[in-house]
Amino acid sequence: MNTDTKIRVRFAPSPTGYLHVGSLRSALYNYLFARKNKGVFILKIEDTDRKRFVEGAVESLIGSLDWMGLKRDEGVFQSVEVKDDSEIVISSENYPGVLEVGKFGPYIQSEKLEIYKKYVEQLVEKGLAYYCFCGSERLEKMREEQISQKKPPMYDRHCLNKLSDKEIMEKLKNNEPYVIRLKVPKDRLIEFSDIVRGKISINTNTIDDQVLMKSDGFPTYHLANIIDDHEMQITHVIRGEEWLPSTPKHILLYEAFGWTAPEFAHLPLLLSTDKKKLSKRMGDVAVEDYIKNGYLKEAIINFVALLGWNPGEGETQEIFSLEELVDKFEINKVHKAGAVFDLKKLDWLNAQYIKKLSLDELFAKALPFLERKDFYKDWDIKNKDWNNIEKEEYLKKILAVEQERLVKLSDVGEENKFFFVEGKDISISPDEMRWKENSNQDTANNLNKAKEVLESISEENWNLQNIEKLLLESAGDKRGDLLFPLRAALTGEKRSPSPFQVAWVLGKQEAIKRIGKALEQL
RNA sequence: GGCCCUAUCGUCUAGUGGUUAGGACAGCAGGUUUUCAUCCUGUAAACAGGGGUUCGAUUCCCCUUAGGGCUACCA
Repeated sequence: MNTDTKIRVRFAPSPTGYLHVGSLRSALYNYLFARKNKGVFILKIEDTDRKRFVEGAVESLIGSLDWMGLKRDEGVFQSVEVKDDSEIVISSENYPGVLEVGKFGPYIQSEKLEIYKKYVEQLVEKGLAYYCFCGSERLEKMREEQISQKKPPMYDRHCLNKLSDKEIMEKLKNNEPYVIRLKVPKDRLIEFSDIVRGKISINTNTIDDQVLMKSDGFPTYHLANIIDDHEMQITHVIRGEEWLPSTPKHILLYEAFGWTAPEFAHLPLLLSTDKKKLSKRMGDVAVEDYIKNGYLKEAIINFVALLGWNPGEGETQEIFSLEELVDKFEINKVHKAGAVFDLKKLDWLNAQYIKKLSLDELFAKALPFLERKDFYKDWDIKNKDWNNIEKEEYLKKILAVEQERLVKLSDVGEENKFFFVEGKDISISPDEMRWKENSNQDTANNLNKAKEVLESISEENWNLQNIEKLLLESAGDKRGDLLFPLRAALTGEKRSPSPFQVAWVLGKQEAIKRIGKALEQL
């Protein structure tokens, strides 16, 4: 690799669904590698499989990538700020609203069918690829026989060996459906050096005559991928380990075209808890689901970055911003072994990031989650006479209390629904208010005492510091006797934030009302 | 079945030809605290097995075992 060549990498998802967390990690490593080396990060779309195409997937993929903040320099965008006039921006033919930016486009494979055809025909002319007219029926039968004879299933080269040029011409003239296959040379050892795995070698005798062009005129991954990467001047191919066994095919293809192959780095797979390749069956794999479930992008990126990579050398830091990751990332420190995707650590990271948010940020992020909840909707309707500022103030107080307790944004309010109901709807038994061996009379006395303290605080002085200070003074060394029943009376719950915090959020009137209600139970 | 890849605590991982094999999450036990959570402290927990090479291997090599991936007109 020439060091003065600008590094160019790409993320190349296929639009068969939402962005998978494993794909996100591939995208992230490509991004980090590009940024670290002042290179170019490209997004291209591999939509050559019409059967698996999912409507809206291209847009969703772009959306998830944008949400994650993985900015591209080139390729496919949904909206773009044009930096200078020399930049080429075209609208996608096949996806309305999608833009393609850069001089190596199209960046969408379904838009370059003619290009692939042109290239693959060169290969046929050179005798390095050949037409095949075998139908799926024949191929299936052939494979069954091979398997029953314990032979590896491989194409038998029927159309290469048994068909004359004349017959081929005839079939083509009659518009018989065909595919084009790569003529894989026999008895050769393909060796290459993978950046994360080191030397890999595979004998070509184990490689099938790969289909390059399908009968519907679309290229297969193998063909399209090589042509794109060559045309886009990709220098490093960073992709999942599932591609490792087909890399020799790709090298053969580069060779057949007379092109220099890029460097390869195959990333270890992300595994589910049963150590299988992470799949839909094992819960959420779509980045979108994590967003929906209240994870922050910073936490997701941090977590995913550390699955299969670590800065090493005694580094004990666990929390990294995207900028820090760019700074520390080194592709050759990527692991070889697969990594199990364990939600517990993601939860911990997410909680750490939530704690670091400013109250305004937390409010902005948490509100959409709150608005989806029934208890919030009910509360919102009941308090429609509140103006927005009052509401925001109240909600921010709740969030200030909840911030250090939240694991996910979606948890907002869930443990503290008593903030969203009226005092009259809270019921609590004397037993639930009882502190240790106290009698009901003790509980009542203490509640009355707390009530007096709170009544003594003016509305202007109603703040957390005063409430806490005065209540603690009143409690003396018997804190539980006073505070436990108060907390229970205010919340109606066995567990909750401190009575100071709850009283502060509820406000003087509501707090006193709730104590009154609790006293009636005794 | 064939080919390829991989192997340090339950999980993510650091690390070295000689270390008390380190950290984080989760677990457990304490502490702070009115409950819960946070926070703090402590604790348990790993080099898959067998051969080599070597004065010495967790580290280098080989084999075994286990796991994974690929084996499509899917990517």
